[in-house]
Amino acid sequence: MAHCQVILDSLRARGYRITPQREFIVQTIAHSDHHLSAEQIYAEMQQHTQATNIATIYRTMEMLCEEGLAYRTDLGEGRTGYATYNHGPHIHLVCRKCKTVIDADPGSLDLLGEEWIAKYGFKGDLGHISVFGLCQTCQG
Amino acid sequence: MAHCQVILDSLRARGYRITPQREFIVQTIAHSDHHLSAEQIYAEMQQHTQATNIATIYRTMEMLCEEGLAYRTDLGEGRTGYATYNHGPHIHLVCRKCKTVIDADPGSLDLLGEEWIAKYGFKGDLGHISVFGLCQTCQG
DNA sequence: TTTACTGCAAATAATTTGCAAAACT
DNA sequence: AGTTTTGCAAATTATTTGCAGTAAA
Repeated sequence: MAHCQVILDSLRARGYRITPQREFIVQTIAHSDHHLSAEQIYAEMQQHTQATNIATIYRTMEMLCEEGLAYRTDLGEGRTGYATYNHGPHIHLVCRKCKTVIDADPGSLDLLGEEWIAKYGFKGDLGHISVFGLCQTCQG
Repeated sequence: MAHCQVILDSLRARGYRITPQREFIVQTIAHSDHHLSAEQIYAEMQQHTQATNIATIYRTMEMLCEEGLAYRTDLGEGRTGYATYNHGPHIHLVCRKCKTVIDADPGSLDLLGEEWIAKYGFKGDLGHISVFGLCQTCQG
């Protein structure tokens, strides 16, 4: 079954109502291969229907995050990105100049994560960490 | 020489004027062992003088960051922390529940950093990364 | 029909900016 | 004196919320 259908069925099963708005939002983030901001989802939606409002995007994303069907990631400078849970674990390398986001392999991060648990009892969300810096083209 | 004096002299040498406001701000962050938000610096300052304004804090911190004498760190959810450069490299483990920040050892992060440079040409600011998660007390 | 969901507009919160007055050098 | 800084208030940006109307179920 398609990823977005799984999410929609999941919501239905939990007693949420499936509105055209929610359907569109879920499809949009489920089919995107990168994180989208509320504004981006809104813009995408406006191209297809005028029955939209940015408040609905925020409310829907909040709900999806609470249900564990999506997650929110802090891309720095107040920019927030959303993605569905199937967007697997990775590190966001965010260029502080051109804002490009590279999705990097988590690599040996797990080891560090284990260390934090052992040392501080801190359980980090290693699934979607953002690291700021400069991408190749902006290093000139 | 005291850390804050170094910064102040540095500024003077670069042609900046040393106002009481700037002096206080620099002292405050230089003497703090953790990151401070603009609001926190402002509150601290208000207890000592009424010649303050939060806009001045923002402008001063912006200037210090540009001069490389301080840095800004994103603590998530739109919260920004400031510290002076001598606040050495470390990872911020930010509890998403109680907002406590644990300063962790950078550990093996350098290796990951090298990997990003080799693989993507991305040069990360490894000095002050934030990782969100749950601290020991909030895991219950 | 019931009650969750949406749109709208107003409310927050954090940060930025224009401008005239104040104050370093 | 000359120019940088400050304070204040208004502007911005991202997000949240109250409320009445709309529409899933």
